[in-house]
This record gives sequence, structure tokens and C-alpha cells, in this order.
Amino acid sequence: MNLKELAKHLNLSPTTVSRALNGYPEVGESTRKRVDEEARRFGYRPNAHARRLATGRAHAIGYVLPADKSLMIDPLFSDFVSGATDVYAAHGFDVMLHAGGQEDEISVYQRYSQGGSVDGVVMLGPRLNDPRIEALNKLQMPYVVHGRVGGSASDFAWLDIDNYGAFYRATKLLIDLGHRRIGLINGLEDFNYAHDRRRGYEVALQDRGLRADPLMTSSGLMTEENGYRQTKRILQLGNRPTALILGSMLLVAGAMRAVNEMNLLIGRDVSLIAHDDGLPFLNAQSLVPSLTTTSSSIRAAGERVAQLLLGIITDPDSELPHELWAVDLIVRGSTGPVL
Amino acid sequence: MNLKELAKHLNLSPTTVSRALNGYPEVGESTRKRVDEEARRFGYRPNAHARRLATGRAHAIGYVLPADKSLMIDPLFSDFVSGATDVYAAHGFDVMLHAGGQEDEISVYQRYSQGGSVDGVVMLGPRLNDPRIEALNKLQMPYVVHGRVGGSASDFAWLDIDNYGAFYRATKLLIDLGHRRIGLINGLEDFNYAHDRRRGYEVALQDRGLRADPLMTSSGLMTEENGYRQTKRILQLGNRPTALILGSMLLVAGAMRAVNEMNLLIGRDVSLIAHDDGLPFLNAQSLVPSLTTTSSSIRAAGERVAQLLLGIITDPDSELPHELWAVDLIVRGSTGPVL
DNA sequence: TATTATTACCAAAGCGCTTTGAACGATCTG
DNA sequence: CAGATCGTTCAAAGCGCTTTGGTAATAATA
Repeated sequence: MNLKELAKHLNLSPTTVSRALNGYPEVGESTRKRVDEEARRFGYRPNAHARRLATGRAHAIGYVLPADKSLMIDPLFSDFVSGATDVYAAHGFDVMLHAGGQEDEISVYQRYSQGGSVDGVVMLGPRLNDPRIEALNKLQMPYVVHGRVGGSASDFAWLDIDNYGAFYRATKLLIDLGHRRIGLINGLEDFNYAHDRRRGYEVALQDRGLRADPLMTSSGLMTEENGYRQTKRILQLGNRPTALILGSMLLVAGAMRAVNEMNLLIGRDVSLIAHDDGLPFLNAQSLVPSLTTTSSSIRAAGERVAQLLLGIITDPDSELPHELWAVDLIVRGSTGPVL
Repeated sequence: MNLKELAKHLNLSPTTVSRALNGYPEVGESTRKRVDEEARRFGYRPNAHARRLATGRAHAIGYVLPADKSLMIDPLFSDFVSGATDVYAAHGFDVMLHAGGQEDEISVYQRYSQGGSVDGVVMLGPRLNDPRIEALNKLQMPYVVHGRVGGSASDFAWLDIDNYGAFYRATKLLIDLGHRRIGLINGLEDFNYAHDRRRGYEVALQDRGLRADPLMTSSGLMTEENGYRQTKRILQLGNRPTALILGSMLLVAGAMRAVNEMNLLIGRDVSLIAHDDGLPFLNAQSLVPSLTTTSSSIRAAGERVAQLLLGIITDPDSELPHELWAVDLIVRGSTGPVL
């Protein structure tokens, strides 16, 4: 059943039916009601492609996973995007997904743009000098970055959490508890978020007259395995740290394994703070001891990014939004004073 | 730049240009070359929506995450789908994503179907009596199920791994090692895959004259936390099992924590076998001791499902494919004979 | 009462592509 | 050399919707 048939059935013109369904004012109240009812009765749905062609708007948002499949994105991604899909659905937008392997991310953007297949994109996992920014600007494609590139960047829309502040405060907390040797097991530091976290860590140390020992830090994939390896390596150092800060719950899983294996006690022999994205399958609170975390829901961020992007698309002349979310520092059982 | 403009620039009709670009035979070789070159030079890309409207084919596949957000799907999903996106991209197909909250899954299918927005869907996480099957059949929507519904079901296309066989063999291995009390920490058993796994477990026990002790089994979310809780509960039973079989690596993470906490040794005091979906962030081999697993790459499954679905769409009259993948049982260090 | 607004509707054009059916010159057949 | 065949090309219709620019009928105004 298409518009024309529905219109014929109602003894109306396609014009009127279209307007009735799309809520235009120049339609009689009784007519609108009749149209709505019959449309529902026949289960009429406008053809998505026809509508898109006619309006020139795709009513779709693109998500492209980076081509190198950096692991820290993967397990977060489904949460990040699943919060967003509801927002989009409520506005009649679809989500298109590309998780590039063969094709690099920027080519996907070009395809998007030239084929008009999406009205905007969400950019994930920005790097320190990310070529995607320039590419998207050149394509005039509306986009929101989850994260930032550069510090006070304002020539694009972004939503980021305060990674710097989070790790600054985490480090400061440990220092206040008497820790002097604090390790850092970070994500890959060409990602801006990991870079910011290291800065927070280092500045907090400096502010107290301490210095980061490069041996006690690492930058790598956020896998369980890497968490285990790095924790073990660092805790085997001659003058081992009394506390560790970790970039994700997955790293923690490995770290706990290493700590247990070395017969150390978390919260006493070694304090642990990790960043918690709120992944549903790995709960910081239920660990034993429960884990002190810097917490920020990646799902909520995904939702909000979706809203911001829809805002930009709806009103292209508005100011580009920049949201920096504070991160909760939740003190639980895995941190304690130095013995 | 659109077709008409490109055609005018080339002094050709849109017809010829369209055919040249789409590889139709009735176009002169020199003309085709000229068209290809100029199209490339101008960066011409056909408008996706116009093409879709004209051909009546969406060139898109839909993925819908179940509305209840059952946790065991989430962390697997990005791997499952990211393998698939390359396959689709190679065939010029897009991936549409819906992770329902408000809207239930079947309504999304209806919208898909009536709006013509996708040519087919992939159905995830089938339940024992899954209403989605009937809904999709009624909608005449091509689809492939990842998993099965019912045993020898053949009125729809599916790809499944041999969950029954995997857990049968895992259980049998443990019995052969002398274990008599074997626990099972399973996923939610209204999912078919978890149901099959329990059957494999129970039948293997029966075949050796043993019986599953309901107290030693559980069915629940596949989270670290639940793995911890259930392991702890089961290992605290009066006559505790000497081995555990677990449905996922996330459960293992929690199980290992519980085992360590109870000062037991994996592979000696308690043997562990888990199913490993090949998630990149949680590696069975690198655990200590390395983990005995039933292994099957969910990413590979995602790729293959994509291929099957494209096959059905391309050739609707072909037989519906049914693929049952064997599961590797990889014996590593977490299993040993009973003391 | 004549004129202007307002309301409720419609015909037709157009979005950018594919595809049908036809045309044209060149080549081949008998 | 007439007629059939082939290889190229094109004009025009159509996919299903939105939207522009109307037109009647009714209500409000002077």
C-alpha cells in the first residue's frame, strides 16, 4: 500500500494525505483523523527511500568503527551506540554502521557524503592529530566527536569526559593516602583520551613534587591480558609501586589476576583505581574488594552525543556544542593508605 | 554532481552513463572508459536513495538488538557485526542498526518491511519459542538466524555452532579425567544456545550413569559478577564439584576471582572449561593457567551469516542454508585429573 | 454587497536514478 | 542489393514521496 493507493481509497489527493500524515496545519481536523485512522488500519508506512529522495534528507546517522579495530573501542561500542539508537528512533532516524577493514574510515565518509546516505556522523576515538576532522570539515558533513582533538578545540562539536581531571583526582587521592610510587596502566596514548589521562596523572604527581617513573607506566591495548602483563611487570620492579591507576575495567580484570597471583592484597599491599565506563558485564562495585573508580557512563555519553548531533542537523546555524562531562571519583574498597 | 550533469558534460544521455557505470554490456568500450574516467575525476557517486527508489532494493541489512538488552549479547555484538560489515561493504550493502528499548523488535521488522528500508535482517539470540520467526515469515522478509530455534528446524535459514556437542564433549572430557561432580554455570536458558548446552551437559552425564545436581548448575546473565557469585555458591556446597563448565569468558573472569578467593587452585582443586567466543579483549590462552575451552569465533560466524544472507537475497529461490559449525575443544591447563 | 482573508483541498512538478522500448547507422546474410 | 542482425545510443516513463503554486468554497471585513 502506497500513498497514491491510500489517497484513492480515501477519495483524497496524495498531497492532502501526505500533509495530514506529516502534521501540516493546512488540513481539516476531521480529514486528518480519517487519514490517520485509515493509514493505521492498512498499516501504511511511507517508503523510506522515496521520502529521502524527495526531502533530500537521509534521516540516517553514520557510525564508523576505525579500520584498525583498536580493541578498546570494540567492547565499549555496543553500549555507546545502543543508548543512541533509541534517541535516533524517537526522531525517525536510522543508524548506519560501518566497521571498516578494507576501506578506510575517511573513504566511508566520502561515500556517505557524495551518496547522501547520512545526514551526519559520529566520530569515535579521536587521535592526537586526527585526519578525520579535516576530512569531515571538507565534506561539510555534520558531525559530533566523542572525545576531543587538541585541548580547547572549538571548530567542531564534541562531547568528552574530563579524562584529565579524573586521573588528576585519582592520582591526588592516592597521594593523599600516602602513596608515593604510583603506577599507570593506560590505553594507547595516541588516543586523546589516554593522552589526557596521562597528563592528569603526571601533573598531579608534579603538583606534589613527585615524578612519574616511566618504568611504572605503560600504554597499550586495554585487554585483560595486557592488564595482567603490565601489572605483573610493574609489581615486580625493584621498588614497586604501592598503587596502580588503570584505564579500564578490562585491564582491572587482568590486574586483579596478577595481584592475586603474587599473593598481594588489593587495598592493602596495592591500591587500585580504574576508570569505569559502566559496562554492564563488568561491575566495579561487586568486585572484592569493591573497586575505587573514576566513573562515567559510556551509554549515557552515546545518548547525549546522539542528541547533540540531531541538534546540529536540525539547526545547522546554531553554535557547535562542546560538552565536558565531569567524572565521578567513587571511593570504594580497593584504595587504602600506605602501610 | 549528479547523473544528468555528468551525462551532459560527456555529451551522452543519462541512460548510457548509468549503464556504463553499472557494467551493462550494451555500451561501447571506449565510451565506458570515458565515462568511468570522468566519473572518477568528478568524484561522482550515485545518490543512494534515488537508486534505491528506482531499483526497489534497499541494499541494506538490518540488525536489531533485542529490546531487553540481555547482557550476553552486548559484548559479543560488536564482534559479530564488525566481521559482517566488510562482507556487506564488498557487495555494496549498508548495515542498519536498531537496539530497541522503546520499540520492540518485531515492530522494527514491520517498519523495515513496510518502509522497504532493508532487504533482509539478521536475527540474533533466538529463544526457545521465538515469536520473531513467525513475524519475519509473515513479513516475507529474508533473514538468517544466528542460532536455531528448535532442533531440526528447517523452515528458515540459520547458522549455529554445535553447542550441544561442545558441552557434551566438554563434560565427557571432565568425566574421563575422573570428575564425578561437575557444575554448570550457564547463560539464560530460554536462549536456545544455552538450552542446547545444558542438554549436552546432561546427556553426557547420563551416558556415564551420572546425574546433574540442580544445585550445581545455574542459568543467568553472563556477567563477571554472576560468574563470581555462582562459582562461589557452588564451590561452597557441602560436597562441592571438582569441575565447572562455564558459558562464557566473562563468567570465567568472575569464576577465577571466586576460586582464588577460596584459595583453591584451578586445574588441581577445580577444573574449568568455558566457552570462548574469541573476544579480543579476554584471551583464554593467556590466562594462568591457560584455559581449556570450547572455541568458536563469533566474528567468523558474523561474517558467514552475512554471506548466507546475501545469498538468500541474491537468489531467493535457492535452498535455505543451514550451517552447523563444529566447536573446537581446546585442552589447556585449567583441566586436570581429580586428585 | 463587494472585497479581502482564511480554510481545505488539489494538480503537477520534481527529487536522481533505472529501465523499457525504440531508433539509428553499420555490418552481415543470402 | 534488399532484408535481417548487431552494436550503440537515447527519449521518456516511472519508482513513491514532498512541495510549490494554485483554486474553490467559506468566513471575515468594510
